[in-house]
Amino acid sequence: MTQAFSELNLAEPLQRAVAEMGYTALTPIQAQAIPVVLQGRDVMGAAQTGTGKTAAFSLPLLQRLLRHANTSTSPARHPVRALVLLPTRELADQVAQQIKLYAKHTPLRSAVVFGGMDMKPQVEELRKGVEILVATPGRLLDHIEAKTVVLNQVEYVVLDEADRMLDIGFLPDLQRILSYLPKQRTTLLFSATFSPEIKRLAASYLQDPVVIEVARPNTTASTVEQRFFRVEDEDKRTALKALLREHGVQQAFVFVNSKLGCARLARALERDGLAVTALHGDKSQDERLKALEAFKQGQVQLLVCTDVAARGLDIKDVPAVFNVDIPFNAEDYVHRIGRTGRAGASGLAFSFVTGRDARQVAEIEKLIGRKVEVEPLELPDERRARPARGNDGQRLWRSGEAAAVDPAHDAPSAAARAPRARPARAPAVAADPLLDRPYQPSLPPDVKPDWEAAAKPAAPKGLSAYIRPKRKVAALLRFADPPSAEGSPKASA
DNA sequence: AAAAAAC
Repeated sequence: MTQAFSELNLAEPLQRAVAEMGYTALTPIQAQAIPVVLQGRDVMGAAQTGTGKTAAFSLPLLQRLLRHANTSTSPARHPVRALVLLPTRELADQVAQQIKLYAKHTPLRSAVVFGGMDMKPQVEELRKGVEILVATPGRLLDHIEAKTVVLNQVEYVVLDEADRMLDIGFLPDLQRILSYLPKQRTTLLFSATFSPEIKRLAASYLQDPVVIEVARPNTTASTVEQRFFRVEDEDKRTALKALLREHGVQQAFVFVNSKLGCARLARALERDGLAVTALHGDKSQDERLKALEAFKQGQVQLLVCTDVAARGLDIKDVPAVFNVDIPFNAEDYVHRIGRTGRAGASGLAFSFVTGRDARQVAEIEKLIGRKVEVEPLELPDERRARPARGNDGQRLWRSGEAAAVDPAHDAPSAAARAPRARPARAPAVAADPLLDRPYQPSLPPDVKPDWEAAAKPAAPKGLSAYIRPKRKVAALLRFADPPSAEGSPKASA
């Protein structure tokens, strides 16, 4: 039985905002989490992607804050009382916008801070006083150190995409931030994926938490059709275009594993005449926000992206996700394909599997609890149309192919030898600093790569695999031996 | 193996 927002006894300004946004029925995670957050309990919440986790924590949070809301205009009367942390800038932006809408009719103020943007406007907004601060970790630490924000009155902390926030790359920053907060506080963790190790770690940050799991965690929406195709690297772009055509895909997220690969694929597709934009961490923040906006507005068909776009981004009606590269972590697979099939819609999730990907596919199978069948893919014969690539994207024709184009002549015809006019529809592509830079050999010319060392078996998986920079060690020690862990440490055994 | 997050 689905419950309605109107049954929640939310304050009138919140009810009104929700109604204006057109929400009526509660999703399962909302129905379960909202009452618990309203009680002020700590929560660890796991629910499938695209089921409204943001509303599940924001609405009850705002309701709690409203109990002592201050209508005075004095900044001192508006300390930061709730902190929402996210792993990417775009996600922080999105969640902040959503919270602003929910809080629209209340006196509560919110702000968002993330990197890649001017400090000044952020400082200005913080100075006026905000109850709810949405942030990415790095920039928040900047503000803390610049003393442009004070967090000693924080009552609520939300870690959205919590498993990512607790992973090794974020943990040191996260712990430093948490060290500035009052010990007495409510902590809320939400994600679609929680590995057992992260779950244990997460528990050490929570006090007597209520654990909410709607459906089995780590699962994908049943409305998303997942297929895996055997495709070798050199055929990936052809395969992508063929599948787009075959399934009449209007719009899609196209995920790759590296920033360079992202820039390259985007440019190649652009040269093929497709409406494409790229989103990755080496772009300026301005470019990142513009790329996302163009995709949202439907001005481009494809968003070629790295895992910066894997989590949380809520864009309505994107019918397909392509994993041109299989993600390194099975968790990221679940998040990536969660960009489609949102709010009960249907979606396609197509992944390209090369010979190297067997292990990753096995891990995905294990995580989603389903056998994966890798299908062969019939590729259109594009040999005649596929030019060899010159060093600056110039189209050159292999002599064999040129002959095939013009079989009446023994030698390539004058037309085949002449430089081809670029087809009218192929747009001039913008310069990309990631691609258009002087060639830099990765090793000095006199240094030979040490293949033997490179081929040595990987270090056994465990904490040691993660320990690199010294500054992370302190954080890792806590990771290894969380304060609330039961039982005695192994060392004493 | 990569990406993300601060200048």
